[in-house]
Amino acid sequence: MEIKSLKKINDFLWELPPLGEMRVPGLIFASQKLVEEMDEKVREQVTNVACLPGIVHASIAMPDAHWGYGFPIGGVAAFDAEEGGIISAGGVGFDISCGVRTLTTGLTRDEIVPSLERLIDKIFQVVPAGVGSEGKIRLTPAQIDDVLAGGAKWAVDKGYGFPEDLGYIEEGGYVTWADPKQVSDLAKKRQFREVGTLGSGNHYLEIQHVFEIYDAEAAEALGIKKDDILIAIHCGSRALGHQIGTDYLVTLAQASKKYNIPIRERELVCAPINSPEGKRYFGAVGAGINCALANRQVISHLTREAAYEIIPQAKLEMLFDVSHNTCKVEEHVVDGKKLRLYVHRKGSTRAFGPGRPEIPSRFRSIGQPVFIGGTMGTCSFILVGTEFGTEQAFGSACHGAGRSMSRKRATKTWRGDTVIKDLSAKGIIIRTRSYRGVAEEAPGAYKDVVEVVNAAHQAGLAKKVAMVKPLACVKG
DNA sequence: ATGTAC
Repeated sequence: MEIKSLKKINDFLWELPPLGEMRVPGLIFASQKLVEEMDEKVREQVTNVACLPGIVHASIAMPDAHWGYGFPIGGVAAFDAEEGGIISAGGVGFDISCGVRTLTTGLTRDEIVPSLERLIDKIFQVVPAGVGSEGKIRLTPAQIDDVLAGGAKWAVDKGYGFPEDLGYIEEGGYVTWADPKQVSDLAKKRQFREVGTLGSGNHYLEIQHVFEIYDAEAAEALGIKKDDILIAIHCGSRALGHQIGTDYLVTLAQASKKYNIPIRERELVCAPINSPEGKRYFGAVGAGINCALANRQVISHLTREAAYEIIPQAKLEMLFDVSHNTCKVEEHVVDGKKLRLYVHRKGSTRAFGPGRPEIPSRFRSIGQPVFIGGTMGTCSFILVGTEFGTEQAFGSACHGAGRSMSRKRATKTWRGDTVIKDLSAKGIIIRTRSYRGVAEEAPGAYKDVVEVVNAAHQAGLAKKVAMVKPLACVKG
């Protein structure tokens, strides 16, 4: 991106002044280097989003922003229904409520190393992973509606996990406004056998060790210490979320015409929040969110069973579960006014600062935990949200390293088996059913997660608490 | 991301 097209606010904040049809400015939170490396398309998309009806404060891009479908991936935008605000599938993404859940294990690195290979093999055996992977759970149409209405609470009620898990999931494990009736039969049918499966692409289950602590007070509040073993689960709403996106792209294209909303890019189609189409899509998004939360809950249960079989003294407990492809209603203060807003976060994780009532009471004074997943070979980060981020970015932070190379080019550059060998030489075990998937997800196909996270930290969006490194990983 | 190009 041409740096001279931007107004520098400070070293980690760049503004696109509100010109032409833009209703609000664009704000890009990133270092100069990351901004320069960003595709021009990000500027274009941030601008397009800034032109949408009812947007408030700013059209925002995170340090890991890259070109996406309508909205940039790493984009945040909030809309006021009372001011004609819209809801857009391009602002949520296809993998609705894709996110990261992290479990503590009560084990240290030394305790797990002798059993590591057996543990990852067991997890690989019991957690279905890969394209089209199916779980043991078979659901009927009525039962899938229960999943879509109940989320992780449905899973706990069915015996997958414990009621106390729910307090450490956003929204207590399920959103109440989910409306399974707004999800097509096809979307439901595609999910009948996929509840509790990891999926493919950048989804993974990783055994990690805490490598470095940056903020001792926050780490203590989160209950993590150097050398602790954590398990991170990154997955979303599988085929169901994808099908909701596909279905509503058609609905919202028609709605954009019906309500005369000027669309600057075809993928930015949307409907007024208060229109029947907008309400239907929002209800479907809620169902997608609950589907993803149920998935991660079932996978956690399978992981617990595997871990207890291999290492009986392990104790897998919820640290937190945070989604990074959502649209949710939240209260925010904009220009001194309290507003109820529809916040779109696409490839952007919620990162509420201290004091927000949505944060579990145990963490409320330090801010919401945020998980930033790196790549197979690199590290991941645990952060907490800040007041500044809550005021300036609706309480949002980046979600990962962000791709720097297309999947196609990655498969031409690397071979899956050599990537696995290289990682093995670094002491990282990979289990997968797809060498091609591993090539697509080669560490070299991603931006430097350290730089992205440092930018988020220095921009003030979230505060670094710990860095974790992978020991073993099941790739979808 | 995705029954990896209905």
